[in-house]
Amino acid sequence: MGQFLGEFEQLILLALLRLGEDAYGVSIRAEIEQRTGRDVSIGSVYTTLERMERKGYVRSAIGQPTPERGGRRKKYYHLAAGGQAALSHTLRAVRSMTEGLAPELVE
Amino acid sequence: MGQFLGEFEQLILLALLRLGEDAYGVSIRAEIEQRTGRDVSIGSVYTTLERMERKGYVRSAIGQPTPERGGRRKKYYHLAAGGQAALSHTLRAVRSMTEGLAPELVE
DNA sequence: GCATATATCTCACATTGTGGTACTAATATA
DNA sequence: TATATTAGTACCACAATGTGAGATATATGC
Repeated sequence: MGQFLGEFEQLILLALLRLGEDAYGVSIRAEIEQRTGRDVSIGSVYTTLERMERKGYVRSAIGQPTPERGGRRKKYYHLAAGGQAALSHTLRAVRSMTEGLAPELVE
Repeated sequence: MGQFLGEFEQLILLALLRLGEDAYGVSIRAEIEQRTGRDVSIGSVYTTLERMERKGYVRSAIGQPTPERGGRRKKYYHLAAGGQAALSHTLRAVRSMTEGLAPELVE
């Protein structure tokens, strides 16, 4: 369709917003798992991030090594303008379909 | 993943709730187009309804012919218990990821 | 019967979602 | 130096969802 996000894409972009400067694969996954109870495979996260980067929805930057017992460098992600727009459109669409419905149906 | 709905599936189930007794392919499509501005091909609607019926999310019943200049019988759909549950889970997941974020990011 | 209106069905292809496995790059310890 | 350990990312095949074009069906009006 262009312009509208899939369900998992939404969760990832929302995680970026929540995490701010600290958004990278592992923290994104943890944020979604903690807040939604859904269990998320780390592979899906990277795949989806990579696809959204190609579409211009997110941008990434490799971080510096941190002194916490080694490990590969983090790849930090942040929301790009196109991603913010797509997110807004998508949230608005669902919200407009929800408006006026009885709360017990929609909570 | 099971238990969580795709984006378009959500819109269709919400349309069922909005339309009540009058939910059938054409009216579902119209409701989504009018409220979201998104344009929806009628084929997607039927395909998605049929898949959700197989999963037990919706049920259908063939209507009687109506006297409005002919036409094929309508197939009315309504939300089943499993669909209501999946819808709630999905909406809740997005809502929990949205909570506390600045409104301008999330509206 | 034939025309026309309303509606559904089918199907191939595109996009998104998923999770297992492999790989890479850092520090620690010796 | 090298080996172990930890943290993190990349890859990839397959499944589920999304999409749209075109075909088909069933009603009424004449």
